[in-house]
Order: sequence, then structure tokens, then C-alpha cells
Amino acid sequence: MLSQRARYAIRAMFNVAPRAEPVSAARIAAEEAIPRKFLEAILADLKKAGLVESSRGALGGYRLARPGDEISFADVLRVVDGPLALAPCASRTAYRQCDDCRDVETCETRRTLLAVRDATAAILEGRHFGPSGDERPAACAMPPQDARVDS
Amino acid sequence: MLSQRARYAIRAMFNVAPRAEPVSAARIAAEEAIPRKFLEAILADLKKAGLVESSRGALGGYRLARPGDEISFADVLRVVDGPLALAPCASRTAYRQCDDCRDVETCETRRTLLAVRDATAAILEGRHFGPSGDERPAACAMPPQDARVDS
DNA sequence: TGAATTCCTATCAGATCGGTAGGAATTAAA
DNA sequence: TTTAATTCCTACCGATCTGATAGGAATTCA
Repeated sequence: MLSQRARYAIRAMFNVAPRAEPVSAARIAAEEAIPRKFLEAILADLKKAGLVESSRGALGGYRLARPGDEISFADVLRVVDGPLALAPCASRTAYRQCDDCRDVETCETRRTLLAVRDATAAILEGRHFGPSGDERPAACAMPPQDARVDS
Repeated sequence: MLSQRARYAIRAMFNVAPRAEPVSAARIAAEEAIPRKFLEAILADLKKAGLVESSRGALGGYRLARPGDEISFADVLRVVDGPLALAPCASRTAYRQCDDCRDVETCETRRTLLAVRDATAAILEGRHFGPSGDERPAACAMPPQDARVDS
């Protein structure tokens, strides 16, 4: 599950993306119904990660640090929620071996989690805040199956 | 991220799966290095969900409620960690509309999260507790790209 | 100078997570 | 019929995470 922070972050990015002028946290907060102080904290993280830039003082605010179509959902989610992978041993940079791992190379569970990570990353890296909207989600998405009962 | 519960649950299922006779929680706990009382709680959930059966008393223990190749990772993970989807609005049965959703049908964020859910579900539903081991992970997995920096 | 803004630090209540504790109920074997 | 092994039930607990809130210092522009 995405955290509330993550959902706010995505919404905020969509708010900032199309603008020519910097926009204040207060304004984003009002337009997106996000608690202002909470949003400030999120924007601080996005700034530290180099996704947005800020200017202080009157007329200050936030803008994208680079074109929207060069910033993906994956970029944002990693900043606020951390690695996409379902387990440290299935992460490609935040990799950490399981304490009790018998054999990293042949672990079938890990292999499965890596497949999930790669599929997830591929989709999330294909979705941008671009001015040009975006391509359809997914090379990788399956058509919903009727009998699929789940979540 | 998977919870510790989820990782324990998967390991426990792999321990139970190949056995002819019921196996006790104490034994699984010892073999898999899982705190016994904690494992008991997890097995109770798996039982309630109909994935394992139990018998009490001496010689009691747990066994699969149906053949291992009819129980998927997805089944187990949903029991212990809840829906696979990254957001309630992207879940196919635990669906819940976002409070502030402008238009469910056209929400591009939701569309993306649905794609992620479907890809994830497809992989996790394709991995079973065998006896026949299992098919390779993923129709859907992408080959790891060298320059991919992430997690 | 005044108003609008980012930025910094601190705090907090509630939920979740990972685990522990003790014992009642049940069952098979000795 | 006792004994040992087991599931099952209820309760608890500390640490961490989550989703905020509070107050104000520093900066910038009109």
C-alpha cells in the first residue's frame, strides 16, 4: 500500500508540473486538500531528492527541477515510500541479503519477488508528470480476468 | 514491503507443503527459525483463510488444506498482508473510492496503479507451493536493465 | 517596513508491528 | 487413567511508523 504521504506527493507533483510560475505550498494545499504543514514536509523531501526546486520569500514557491516527462511515478514513490521491492533481497540498489538466506542465487521466493519488482518498476517508470499527458500504462499489464477474485 | 509475518508465512507454507504427516508449529518454528508463539498466530490466520488444516492433541499439527499447486503466493500474502494493490481504488475486491476522487473512470493515477496490481497479481498467482516446484516466475517480468538504478 | 513565503525543530496521539505470556482444551499413547 | 504433546484463546507490551500540528526563524519581494 502507498502511504498517504505518497498519494499527496503524486497529487502535489501533478499540481506543480503544468505551471509556468512557482506555486506556494499554501496554494497547492488548498487546491489539493492536503494539510499545509504536512505538505511542506513532503515538498522538502521532494526538494532534497532533486525533483522540485524552491524559491523563498514573497512570490516564492515550488517548481519542477526538470521537465515533467523526465520525472516518473517511480522517482516520487521511492523518495517518499522507499524501495519499490517487496523485500530487501529483491531490491536492485537497496539490496540486503536475508539473515537466514540459504542460497541467494537459487532462492525461488526471491526470484519471484524480483519479477514483481521488475514489472512494478517498468510500469511506474513509464508514467510521468509530462506536459504531454503520458503513454498508456503498461506493456506489462494483463487484461483483467473475469473470475479473478482478489485485490 | 512484505511484513515479517508474510515472510514467515511463506516459509512456513514451504515447510508444510511437502509433508505427508501433520507437522507441529513447534517443529516448523525450530526448522525455520521463527518465534513459536508468533508462528502459531500466523498459522491460525492461514487456517481461518482455509489454506491449512489442523489437528489437535499429541501427533497433531498442520497440513495443507488442498494440494500445494492450488495455493499461490498471492493467496498467502493476501491473508497476512491484505490486498496486493497499492491503493484501495486500485484493488479489484477491496475496492474503495478515494474520498477526493474527481473521476474514477478517467483517473490516470488509478489506471497506473491498476496496471501495477494486475502485473503483480499475475506473477504472484503463478507461483505455487508445488510439489512440482513451479514454473519460472514470470510472463510479465522484464529482463533487468543494466543502467537501472533503483529498488 | 510589511507581507508572503520557505525552512527548521519539536511534539504528539494513534495505529501497526513483532513478539511474549500463560493457560485452557483436546488428543494419542503409555 | 495418567501423561505428554499439541492446538487454541486471550491478553499484553515496547518500539516504531504514520499522519499530522505548532511555533517561529530566515528570506525575499513590493
